[in-house]
Amino acid sequence: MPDSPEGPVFSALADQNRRFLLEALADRETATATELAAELPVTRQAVAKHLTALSTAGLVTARRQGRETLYRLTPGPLTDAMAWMERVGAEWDARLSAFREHMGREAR
Amino acid sequence: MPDSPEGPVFSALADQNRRFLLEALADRETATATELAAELPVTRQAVAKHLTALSTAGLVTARRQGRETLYRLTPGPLTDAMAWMERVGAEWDARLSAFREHMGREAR
DNA sequence: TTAGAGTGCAACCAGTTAGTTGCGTATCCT
DNA sequence: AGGATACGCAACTAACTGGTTGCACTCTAA
Repeated sequence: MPDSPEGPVFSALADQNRRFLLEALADRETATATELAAELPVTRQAVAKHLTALSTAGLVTARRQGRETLYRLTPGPLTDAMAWMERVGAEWDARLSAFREHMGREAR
Repeated sequence: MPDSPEGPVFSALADQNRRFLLEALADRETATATELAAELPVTRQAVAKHLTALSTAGLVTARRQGRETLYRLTPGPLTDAMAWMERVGAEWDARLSAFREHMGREAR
């Protein structure tokens, strides 16, 4: 039973500020920590920490260019996390439809 | 911009034990806290707390029957959370394909 | 060359969280 | 009735988390 890799992704998505950062990066191609911090009520360092967390989860990549570091979205892990949810939901659906069939009527 | 309701769902999914509980409930139709605790290296009370968290996130419903409480999966909120991820991923994809077109060649 | 902009690192703080133990209560079964 | 089973609540602990401030370093531009 390998520890599932989508844990960090869900942890990253659990924070509202981090979700905001992802949305901001989705529009913007690239952005720096100070740029993003201007749109949030927290300090630049807090944003930098969040970006590190997102990077650890694989949702973002950082590239240093001159004196600024550019962050870019990497939505790949989102797909993996969605796959997990879809799997659980599908198993439940299969089990549910079997139950409905067994009951012979709609259960909802 | 109302605070997004998928936050609690992602928080709930962030914990490996809670993900395990969801998977177990996906196979099993219903289960009790003590049943589920037998398959995890933590106490019954810890599992009960996790189930409360899942219930708060709307992923599980509890129904007391006699001396035991049965927990059942409610995968609805999963769909909402997936919708959020899909939206961010899609925005990024749109932005990326525009970028590729602007570059005139494959960017990956 | 020097001022300023942008970053990273470290220490620290307060609140949350995952886990435990202990205990009281309700229900089932003989 | 009375033991066993399943539960909920409360207190407590250790670790993690989101946030801050302070400071040193690097790059850019006048």
